[in-house]
Amino acid sequence: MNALFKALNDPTRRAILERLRSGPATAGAIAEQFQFSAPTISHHLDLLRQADLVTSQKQGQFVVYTLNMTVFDELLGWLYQFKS
Amino acid sequence: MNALFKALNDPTRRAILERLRSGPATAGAIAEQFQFSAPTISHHLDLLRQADLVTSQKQGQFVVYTLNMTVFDELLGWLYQFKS
DNA sequence: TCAATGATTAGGCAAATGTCTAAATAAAAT
DNA sequence: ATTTTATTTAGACATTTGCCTAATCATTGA
Repeated sequence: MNALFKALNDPTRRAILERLRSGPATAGAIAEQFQFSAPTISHHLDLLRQADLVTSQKQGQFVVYTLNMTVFDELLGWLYQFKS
Repeated sequence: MNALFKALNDPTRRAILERLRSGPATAGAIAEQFQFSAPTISHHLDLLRQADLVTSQKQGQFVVYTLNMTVFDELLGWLYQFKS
């Protein structure tokens, strides 16, 4: 829960999630969309993975990141207690 | 959106929201539940108010905080784009 | 009017965060 | 074999965060 909110508390990381909504992408392809250095994006991806918001698979020299939507259920559950 | 995620990214602030689920409370009553100083809780309440997650009304020398659930709709909307 | 109570503001400090460059690792291409 | 490409790791640095105590503001009560 902590890692989840922490991961979501950054506009770049949220933008990465939105990018992955249209399908998996390599670290490099993701980094291209932003003005930050590759190491910075790599770090953001690491935090997203720690929160289980994304998964990564190594494919040759590339690393492909995929959105993991199942974690959102946890967040929805937390929000649900405030409804009504 | 930024203020919202920022406000939620702290266990104490999330606990305050859960506390307010059972009804409005004064700053002092809220602070009693935690081991932090009154100024610290006051600061947390300020961040929650900046995110519009709570509202405050002054009643005499007390300040009553009330949960504002309408903001959660914004969050649900953001989450919804990831569903399916 | 003066003291007490509830709450916030101000200022300081250590830890966490987000960024960078340089260096390391690993796979692919020459 | 060596070089190039993709990515991560390491380390540094400025900013932000979360906490504290002391001081201030505002309302109530003696």
